[in-house]
Amino acid sequence: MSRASDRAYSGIRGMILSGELPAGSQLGEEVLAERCGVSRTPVRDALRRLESELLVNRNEAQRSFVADWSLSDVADAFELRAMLESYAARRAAERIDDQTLQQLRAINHAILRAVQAEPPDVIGFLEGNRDFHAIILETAQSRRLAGLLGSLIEQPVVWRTAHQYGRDALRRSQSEHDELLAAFARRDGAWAEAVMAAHIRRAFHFYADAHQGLAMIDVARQP
Amino acid sequence: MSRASDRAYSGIRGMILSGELPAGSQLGEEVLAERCGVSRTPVRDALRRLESELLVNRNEAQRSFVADWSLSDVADAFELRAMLESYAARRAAERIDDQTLQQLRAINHAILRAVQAEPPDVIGFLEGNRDFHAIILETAQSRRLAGLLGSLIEQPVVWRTAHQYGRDALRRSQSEHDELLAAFARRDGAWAEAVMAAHIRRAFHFYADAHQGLAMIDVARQP
DNA sequence: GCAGAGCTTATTGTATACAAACACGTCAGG
DNA sequence: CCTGACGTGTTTGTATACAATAAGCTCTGC
Repeated sequence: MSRASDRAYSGIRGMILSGELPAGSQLGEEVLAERCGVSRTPVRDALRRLESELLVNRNEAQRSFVADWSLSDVADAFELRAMLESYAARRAAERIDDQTLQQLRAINHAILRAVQAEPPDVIGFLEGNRDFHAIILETAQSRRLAGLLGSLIEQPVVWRTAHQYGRDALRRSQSEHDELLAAFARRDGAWAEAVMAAHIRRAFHFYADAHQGLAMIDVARQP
Repeated sequence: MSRASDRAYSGIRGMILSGELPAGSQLGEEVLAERCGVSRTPVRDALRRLESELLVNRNEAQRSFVADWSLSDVADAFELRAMLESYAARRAAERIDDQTLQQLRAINHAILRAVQAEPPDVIGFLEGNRDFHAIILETAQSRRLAGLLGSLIEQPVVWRTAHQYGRDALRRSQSEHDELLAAFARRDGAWAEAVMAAHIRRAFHFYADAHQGLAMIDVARQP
């Protein structure tokens, strides 16, 4: 996309995902424009995009804020994601070709290496994970489905909490990918669907457990 | 929302839904601005919104066009809608209060009157139908779910094809709402979910049949 | 001391001018 | 006649100025 508009989008998005802009803080167009080195016009564009991805909320007076996610919001998103992404897995299993299957195997192998590193390479894990799911979504061949899921995958809180996951949790996730690959290899849509549903739901409980720990740390930090 | 931006949005949206702007036609910002009586800025805003609702496509050069929906696109949207809206029905059944239930009954009674009118009042049917589903979605109490479904419900082709439906088809739809109400009255989430899934899938086949007829008419009209 | 009206200021919405990118048509060369 | 490069015109992107609106504050009256 266009340069300035893109810089604004990825700039703001990065600030939100990294936590530099904390949840609930107001997003003034002027301030953001200055920080991104562009004018307000592309910033407004970016805010609209981020709003459609639910990373940004607007109040009745059209002022923008960083969305804050309650645990029930996150649970909601995971529930929907489980439903849609398991549907994607079913479609992918029915459409996948051998080359794509090999590609997924390679990615999951890379994830395994990240998990087994000392200490575990969480960034590498997350990136591999993202690619793995992205390829499945692409293989499902439904533009609409891709659009819907797009707004569900990026969850700042979840992303940041990932660093709390232990090696076992990461390993579990990786081995569930293996089972998914087995279902793909057999072109068994129902199997893939079931495995993916379990995979996402487990991921939610990983998050919920780790988040509880984080929340307690946050509380302890209060002055 | 703001006045000019809103006028542009509903103006363009209306032109698309009514077929005034046929599928595939280019949407020049300047032209639309003039037709809506606003400047390009709110038009750009509106186009972005419509793009996120998939009523508008943009090519690689950032030019906007009215989205054209193949039958398989529509099938795709219905499939996703069936999944999400039956989930909404389940949640609604588990959360609905007596007052809302009464409200839904009243709406469905109005739909019945529209169906029984001579000739059948298709506009009234569609409006009642929209309200009925909107209230269920609201009762489901999931902002995310509402957001996802928002982009699936408005399908220009489907809307326009509705006038091809016969009285039997409309009546069938209305009586399925009755069954949904029965499930709501019992707070039976699973029942509501199943009825809704069947309801949406039947609606798709109504559309597909009527559309086939329409498509043939269109072909016959070609010079 | 509290409530509310009115002013002040901050923030967003809109219009417009200009810059950049792209599509299309034209013309020259083979 | 075909091909490709170039220039022109159209379309979108960006910046900026100004208008409208909402929030916050003060000051007044009770």
